[in-house]
Amino acid sequence: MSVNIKDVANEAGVSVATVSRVMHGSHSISDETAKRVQKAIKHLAFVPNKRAQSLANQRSNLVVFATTAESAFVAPHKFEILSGLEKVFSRFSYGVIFFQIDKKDHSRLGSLCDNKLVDGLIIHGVEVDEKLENFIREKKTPTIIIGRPKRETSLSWIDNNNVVSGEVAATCLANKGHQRFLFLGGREEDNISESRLLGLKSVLSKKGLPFTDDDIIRIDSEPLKAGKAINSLIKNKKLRAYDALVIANNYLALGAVNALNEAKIKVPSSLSVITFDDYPFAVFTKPKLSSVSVDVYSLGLYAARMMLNQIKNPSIVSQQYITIPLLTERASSRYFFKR
Amino acid sequence: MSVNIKDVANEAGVSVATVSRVMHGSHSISDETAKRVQKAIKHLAFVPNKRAQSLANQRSNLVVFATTAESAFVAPHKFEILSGLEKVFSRFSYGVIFFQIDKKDHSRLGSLCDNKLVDGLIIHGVEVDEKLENFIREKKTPTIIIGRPKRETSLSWIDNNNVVSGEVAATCLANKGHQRFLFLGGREEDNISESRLLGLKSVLSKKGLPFTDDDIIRIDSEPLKAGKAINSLIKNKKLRAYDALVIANNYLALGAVNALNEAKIKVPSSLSVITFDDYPFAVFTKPKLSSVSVDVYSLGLYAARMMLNQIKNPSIVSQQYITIPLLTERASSRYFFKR
DNA sequence: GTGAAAGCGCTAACAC
DNA sequence: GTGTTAGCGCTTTCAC
Repeated sequence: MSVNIKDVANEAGVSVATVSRVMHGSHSISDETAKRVQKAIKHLAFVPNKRAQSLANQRSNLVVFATTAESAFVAPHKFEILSGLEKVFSRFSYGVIFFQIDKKDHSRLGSLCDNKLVDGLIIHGVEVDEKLENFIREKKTPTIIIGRPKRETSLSWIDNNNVVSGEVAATCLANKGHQRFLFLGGREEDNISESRLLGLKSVLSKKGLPFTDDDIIRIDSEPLKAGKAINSLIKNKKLRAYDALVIANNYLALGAVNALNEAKIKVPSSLSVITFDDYPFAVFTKPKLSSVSVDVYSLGLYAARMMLNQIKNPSIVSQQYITIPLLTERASSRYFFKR
Repeated sequence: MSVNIKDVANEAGVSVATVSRVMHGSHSISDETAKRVQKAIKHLAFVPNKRAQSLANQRSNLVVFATTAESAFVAPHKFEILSGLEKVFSRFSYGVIFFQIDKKDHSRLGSLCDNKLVDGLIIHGVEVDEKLENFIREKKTPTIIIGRPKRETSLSWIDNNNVVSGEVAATCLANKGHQRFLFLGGREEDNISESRLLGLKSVLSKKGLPFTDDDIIRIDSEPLKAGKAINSLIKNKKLRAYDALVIANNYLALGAVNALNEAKIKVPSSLSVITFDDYPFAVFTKPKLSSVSVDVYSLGLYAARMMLNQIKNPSIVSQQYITIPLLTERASSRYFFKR
């Protein structure tokens, strides 16, 4: 059996309460006893038992990051968030449990809250419907949603400001004289894609540039589908109407640019392309992809601090956008159109 | 305060011991009381408190996955492992804590083992030196290393058989008549790269094909460095000696193929290329990359089962390779050289 | 088949 | 400033 607080108390000739006090830096301890206890702790290599602390404290110093099960090859951003979370939480002696849930079925979340395992719940990638919201509120476990929920909610959430990102992308191309924009994005339930679209729309409308629902293509978020979509536009001779292509994410852009190359459509001289997220491969497409990147790692950092706050003060509700999007211009958007 | 075992006992008119027994399906309980207790549990929506269970049981049903801090964009495989781990552990009611450590400084691991927070330790990406090995053995916390350590060790480990992967890649090209192989890989401390090289060597030597240390290029594992390496080979007119290029991983291949394209060297007709890992972008290079892929997600699944075993029986030491590598032939290696 | 009670190792209220 | 002790909520031994 390993050494416990009682052993330390014996060794130092004090009570367990005193040891506990020293451990937590209480002021009402004489320097002399404190030193004696410290010495005993060091001598016996005593480390307080977290399990016992959890029970006595009524908190575990554990939070859970619950997200949908997707491959890291396809959705690296969620693991960037996780890394950001861990970075902060570890500094505050919190552990982060990684937990995969079903997109639809959040029942597994229940046990996490009910059994007092964790002090907080960080949810990502799950649709926040009324059921989930009620569920969360009922549990009263501090909870933060990463990614702004579609519906109005009084839950705490944090998100990158994808609308602003969309604006940045649109502005970049509009300022170069591009006039006819095409948007290639995910399905309507893809919040991120839709937000970026919103930003695009707002800029175009402000600048008086034409843009209707016909200029939007929504597909499943896979590179190959993007390629197909582009090909069919080419076949229908619809693509030639555009001089700017805004693509909702890097993977879609990969497929789209690939298709454009195969069809010998010159980027950017015939069509400028801009996208989002800046994956490492953005430098290896032909031409290199311009993109508006958002720092998801930082999103994790912020979310962690939010959670720490909420654990301290459970009544806090915080809803905020963070991060300044960063525009990285590469070859795919370098072209200037003259009016 | 939430409902506890005592409340259930009261409601059912039995003792807490009986409730506990029912919860764990003890046989020495009359059907009638069992039913009454079940009903009370359901009625009060009782869920046992994990913190208390941890303390009483002397185990937390928590394991930790400790790995080096790298971006998910660059090293998605480690998060695939994590996902695999979680998949299995969650089925057995274990939580997986994600924990980032320094490549060199494993001191943070200490607290994890000493404080009885976790039941097991899964380590990945850290060099297992004598210090770490002693440390682990001293802690007596069940531990598994993912990725075979360089030095001989009596610790449990599990790894993909990268030597076999290397053999598969080499065999593929050798069977097509390629004779002069060039290997582009990571630095010598990159175990994975070295193992794949080993496999390559063994096949070439068996087939009587020439291969010396001069045919090996070791660089930092970054796409841009790979491009530079290729460029300098071209400048020195050394590249033309080869008809086959084996590249230790997908990212290096990305940079290398990019450089080959820019230099107008035809792949595969002038030089066949094969690589490993099969990231999603492998389909979008020009030409598409042939690769030998290894299923890291499964590595996680197996590792989890190993750990579960080791928790049950701590004296087990298991060291094993898993996974059959899968060869995906794409355009970059389609060429046949005639003897 | 069931209950009483002694832990598990720590915290914190209360007493001195 | 320090000690005593009653929890925290569960498991498990031992008695009946």
